[in-house]
Amino acid sequence: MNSDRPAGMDLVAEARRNWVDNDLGEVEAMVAATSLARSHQIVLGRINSALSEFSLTFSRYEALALLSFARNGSMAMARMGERLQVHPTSVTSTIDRLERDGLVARSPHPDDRRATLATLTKDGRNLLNDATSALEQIRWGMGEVADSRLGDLNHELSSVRSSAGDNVSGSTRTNAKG
Amino acid sequence: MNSDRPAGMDLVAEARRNWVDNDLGEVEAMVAATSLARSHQIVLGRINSALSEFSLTFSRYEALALLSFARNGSMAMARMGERLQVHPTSVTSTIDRLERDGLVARSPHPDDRRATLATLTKDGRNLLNDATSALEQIRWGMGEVADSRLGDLNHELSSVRSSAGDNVSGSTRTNAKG
DNA sequence: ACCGAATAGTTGGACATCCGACTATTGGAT
DNA sequence: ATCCAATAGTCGGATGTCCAACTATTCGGT
Repeated sequence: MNSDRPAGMDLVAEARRNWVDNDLGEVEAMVAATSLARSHQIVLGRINSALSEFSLTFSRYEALALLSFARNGSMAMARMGERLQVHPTSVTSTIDRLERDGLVARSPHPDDRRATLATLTKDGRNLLNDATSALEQIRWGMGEVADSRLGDLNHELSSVRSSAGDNVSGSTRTNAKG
Repeated sequence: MNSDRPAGMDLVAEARRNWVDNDLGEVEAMVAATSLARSHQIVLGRINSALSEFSLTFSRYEALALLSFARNGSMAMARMGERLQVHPTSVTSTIDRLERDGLVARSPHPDDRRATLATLTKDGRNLLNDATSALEQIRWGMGEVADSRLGDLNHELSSVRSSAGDNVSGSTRTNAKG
């Protein structure tokens, strides 16, 4: 709702100006955080717009995609939380809605009676495929930014992720620069 | 809750692998969107952790900061929504909580009886200053990423923002590269 | 002056996400 | 064999965000 379209002015530049004028520190970091948040808002907004046609959100899409890569299209919910990096209660909530819509089915884990398996249904897999095509068409919300540019972006973002302990493997960038 | 700490493996590299293995398109864009989302999650998580000590969230912090830069520390709510790029109902919700905590006060707009002014209270300004110091100390969640590196990151992010119509002015980068 | 369009703010509903707490089950240590 | 810590999933509560719809007010054109 707030993703695309004019901002009248550069919100990030405005933030920088305010910060500098008030003699506040860590300006570059503040600008980076602000710019990151705004970029995320833009991209996520575009993605969710494209997914609304399928009555999906990015969260639910991610869950479907994760299951689609698992053997038999099923996975224990706890593992999903680890992979998606979300709280267990978020997995419960997401699976609740996916199950309600017939895209995923719950079943008891055969070897661990504490665990629950979430399994992709045929409908779920079909919808996932259609949704994936839609996301490819909008280039995952990255607008007209060229692939070569995205390589640089990924490279810079990896420095943020690795600073948080994420095991960042080579970014397979197209054009080198560092 | 999901921000920092190990991911066991590189979630983004894992996504790339799955995509390539399944012959899906727009891999670079998918990776960029995934990496952007994860980076945002990390940085926002750190920021909110730092702000929890003040019973603040980043949303509320942003609202306080915005007001602090306005004349008299007050602004019409609709304008806040424009600046923060959020839906009017989000402003209502945010101001509700800030008012509940005595950090902001509502008052009728003197020239427009439709509008409501949100004004920073003395407590609000004091808390904002303390919270800002805390954010500076954690470098706004940017971890150990050097300022020079942040300049590059800002540059790449600006290409995403400008693709969405944001008026991106010169990023005042420290070290050039394009 | 009047009327319809636009604007400001709120309320209700849906989602996503976190945290704390709780139940059930598993597993390691004694 | 027993007991306590760890793990899996859920529920209730809080927050943030969006959308649709509604009321009140302002504004532009006739």
